[in-house]
Amino acid sequence: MTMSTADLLFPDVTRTPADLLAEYAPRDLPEDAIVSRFAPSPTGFIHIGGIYTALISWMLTNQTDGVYILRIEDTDQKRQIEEGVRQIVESLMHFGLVPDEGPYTIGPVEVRGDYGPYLQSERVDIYKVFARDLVEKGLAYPSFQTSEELEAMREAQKAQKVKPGYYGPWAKDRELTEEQIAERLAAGEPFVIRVRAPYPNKRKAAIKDVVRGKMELPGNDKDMVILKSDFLPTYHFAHAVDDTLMRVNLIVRGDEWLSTLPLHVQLFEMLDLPVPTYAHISPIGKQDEGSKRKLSKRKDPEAAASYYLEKGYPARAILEYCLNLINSQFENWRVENPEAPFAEFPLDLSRMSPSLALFDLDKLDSISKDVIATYNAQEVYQAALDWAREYDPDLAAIIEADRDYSITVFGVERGGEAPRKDLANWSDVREAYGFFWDELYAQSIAEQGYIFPDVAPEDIASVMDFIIGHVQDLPDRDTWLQDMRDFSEEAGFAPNRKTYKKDPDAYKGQFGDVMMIYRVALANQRYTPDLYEMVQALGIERTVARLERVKQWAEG
RNA sequence: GCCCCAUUCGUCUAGUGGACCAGGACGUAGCCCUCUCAAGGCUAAAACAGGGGUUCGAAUCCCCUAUGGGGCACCA
Repeated sequence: MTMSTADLLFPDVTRTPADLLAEYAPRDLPEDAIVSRFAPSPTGFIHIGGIYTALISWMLTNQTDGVYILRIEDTDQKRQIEEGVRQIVESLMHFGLVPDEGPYTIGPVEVRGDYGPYLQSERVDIYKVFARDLVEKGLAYPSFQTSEELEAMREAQKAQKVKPGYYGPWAKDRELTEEQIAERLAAGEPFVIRVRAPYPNKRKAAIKDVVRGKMELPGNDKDMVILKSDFLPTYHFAHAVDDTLMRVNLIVRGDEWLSTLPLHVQLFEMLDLPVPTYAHISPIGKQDEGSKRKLSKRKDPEAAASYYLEKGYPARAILEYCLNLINSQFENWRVENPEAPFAEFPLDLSRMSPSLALFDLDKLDSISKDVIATYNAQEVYQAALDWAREYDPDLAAIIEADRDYSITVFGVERGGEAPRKDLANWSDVREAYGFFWDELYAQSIAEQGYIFPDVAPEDIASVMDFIIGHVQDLPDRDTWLQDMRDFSEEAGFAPNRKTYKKDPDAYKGQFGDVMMIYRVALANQRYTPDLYEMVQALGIERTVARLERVKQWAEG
C-alpha cells in the first residue's frame, strides 16, 4: 500500500483544523471588543517602536473590553536569547502595558490564558495540523532545494533580469509526483513545506487596513516557505494560524509587513479562514545627515525603550509622547482633560499618519515637563529616588538620607497654580535641585569656586552681614523683598538696572546684583527657583551656615 | 534591478473640491512680567516636493518625475 504525501510528511498528526477551531472557540466578548497582540522576538531588547505598537494594542483592547495578548515569536532558533522573555515582560510592566494573556510568571504575577501556548516554539503540533491540511488539499508541498541551490537560482534570475524568488517555472519541486516525493523522503533528504501559489496570479489581494483604508495589492505568486526544515513555522504561517486560533481580530504591526500581506491573505483563504483587520503602522525614524531613516537597533542607542528609562523619563511621559505621534489630536485632548488618565483618550487608528514620523526629543522633553509638573513633592521624591537607585546611586543616597528635607526641596514652587517645569527627566535633578543638599553644594564650590557677580568682596561681606541678621526672623514675602530693596539702596546699590546704567560710577551695583549675591551664596548657581522659597526650604540653620561661610570667604 | 507604500512650516501634524493670502503644538526669535531661572502672556519668522492635467474653483482628485521609507530569506 502507498501512503499519501500528507501521511508521509505528518504521520503523527491526528487532529484536523476543525478540531482545533472547536478547541479554541470564539471568545465570549462584546460585539466590538478588540483582541490584539504584541508579538516580539525574545531578544530581550524592546525597541521604542515596540512600546509604540504595544501601546496601541493595549489602549484599544482596554477601551473595548477586549483582550491584549503577549505572544513570543521564537521560531528562529538561531536567535534565542536567554531571559529574553522575562526582560520583555519586565519592560512592558514598567510601562504599565501588562498583557491579559501570555507566557509568563513574574514574582506573584502569573499570566497564562486559555488560548496558548503563547510561545510559538511550543505550538509545533498545531502548525503541523494546518500544514497537513494544505498538503492534503494540494495547496502546499515539500521542497528539497538546498540553500546553495536557491542561491544559484537567485543568481540566474538576476542574470536574466527576472524577479527573484521561488515561483512558477522556477519552483522546481512544484510538480513532483507523489512517488518522487516518497523516494526523496525515504532517502532522508531535508525539506521545507512551501505554499503552492497560483502562477501567474492575476488576482489582486483586497485588504482592510485601518490606517491606510482599503488597499489592493498584487496577489502573491511565490511559493513561500511555511514550515522550515525543523518544522517550525515561518512568521507568515504562524501569523495565520496563531492569530486565528487566538481569535485575534486586529493585527497591529509595522508597515514592513505590507509587502508580504498578499501572502498572508492568501494563506487565510487557503485555510478557509476569515482574514483579520490590519493596522500597519509606520516606523519611528530619526534625522540622519539630512535624510530621514528608521531608528536602527544597531546604530541608534535611542532606539531602545530602555534608553529613555535610563535618562529618567517617566514611563507616562514616553507613552504620552507616543500617543502624540499616533494621534496628534492627543495634545488638544490633554489640554481639555488635564487630569484624565491618558488611557481614556479615544485613540483612532484611522487618523494615524501612514508615513514615517521622526522622534523629537524636544517635544518629549516638553511633554515630560508637563507630566512631571503634575506630580506632587512626594511623587517627585519617590520617582526620582526609584530612578536614582538604579542609575545614580550617589544621588539616591543623598536624597534618601533626609527624606523629609528632600520632599520639602521637591516641593519648592510645586503644587500651586503654576508649578515649575524644570525637570524633563530625573537626570535633571542634580542640576536643578542639587545645591539644596549640602554635599552637592559643597562639591560645586570645590569644583568651580563661588560664582558671584563682579562685586567687591567687602560688599559681598556686608550683604552677608545684613542677610544673616535679617533671615533669623523671616518676615512675610512682600516685607522680605521690600527689606531687601531698602537694604540694597542704603548699601549703595541702584534700585534697578535703568538707574544703574545711567550712572554706573555712582553705585556699587544694582538691586539685582544684591539678590544674585544672595542666590549664589545659597546655591552657588545663577539659576535657581524663587529665593524666598529657597530660604524657607533650606531652613534657617542651613541658610545661616552657608552665609557665614561665604562671609568668611569674602573677608579672607 | 523589480514590487509596494508614502510626501503640508526645522519636527509632529490639522486639512476629506470653495469657509485656507493654510490652523495648532514643540523648537527658534523678540517683547511683557520679573530678584536669576523655569513658567506664563503677547508677537514674529517658518510649509502644501516639482511638473502636467480634471474642474468655474485643488493642499485636497488623476498622471508623470523626484525624494524618502519598506520589501524581494528555511528573520521576524
